[in-house]
Amino acid sequence: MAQRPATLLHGTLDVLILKALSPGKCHGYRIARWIEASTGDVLEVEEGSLYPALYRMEKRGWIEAEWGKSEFNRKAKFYQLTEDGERHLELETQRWVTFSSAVTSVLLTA
Amino acid sequence: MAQRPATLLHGTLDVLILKALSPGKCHGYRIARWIEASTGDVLEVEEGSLYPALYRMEKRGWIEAEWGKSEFNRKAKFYQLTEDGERHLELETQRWVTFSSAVTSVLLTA
DNA sequence: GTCCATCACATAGAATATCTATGCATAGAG
DNA sequence: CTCTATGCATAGATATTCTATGTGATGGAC
Repeated sequence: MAQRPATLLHGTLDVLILKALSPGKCHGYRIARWIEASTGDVLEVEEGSLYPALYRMEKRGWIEAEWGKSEFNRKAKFYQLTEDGERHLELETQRWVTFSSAVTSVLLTA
Repeated sequence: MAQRPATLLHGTLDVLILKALSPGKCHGYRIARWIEASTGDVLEVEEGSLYPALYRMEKRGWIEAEWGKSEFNRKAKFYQLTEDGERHLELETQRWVTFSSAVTSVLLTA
């Protein structure tokens, strides 16, 4: 059996996308690669998870889209955070820290 | 708006149940209260999440059940870890640490 | 000039986990 | 006798993610 790059996003995809967008505009494909790279391939972002997540988030008003050209000269949809999105990023980051440290603490206590 | 006790289990319920059982036998209702208490009510375990999870895990051979009497003299189903369950607890704990620290690291990097 | 890998978006369908809501039953307190 | 806390159970809805597939363009290899 090959070593799977460990996907398992359970519920963190949205906040990771928001974080990927916090430095500025970025297109979908690149967001996915960024998440994978910046987690050292601990996470893998499937396209079937990515694009539905982007639509969801645009619908909720956290991000906005516009078409443009990628760094490889291809058509690409660039997303950026809205003000609501920035607030949501902060909120969800805080929630994650609270949640994950609670779980970690329970699991690592003898 | 009231402060919700923040449920959001995303995928950690199984490993938390296994951890709850690692000191020894325990019944469902008490497992849920233990998880809530030991996370300082950061997590809330709904019964509609708990019992299906217990069946799932029993079916997978991680835990075993037997009926008994609770500390309040009520009929209760006591669960305990199987050997597979113990192994799974270790594995999933490791996975959680890898996963959560990757996400935390990404989210908290400026 | 043709071929192929990579880039990039898109969506249908299935699987899974969780939540909401409800039901039932019993022990013990008052 | 009634009320609360304890305890198990399940139906149904919702949400997220995964698997699988399709489309097309670009740039480099040959």
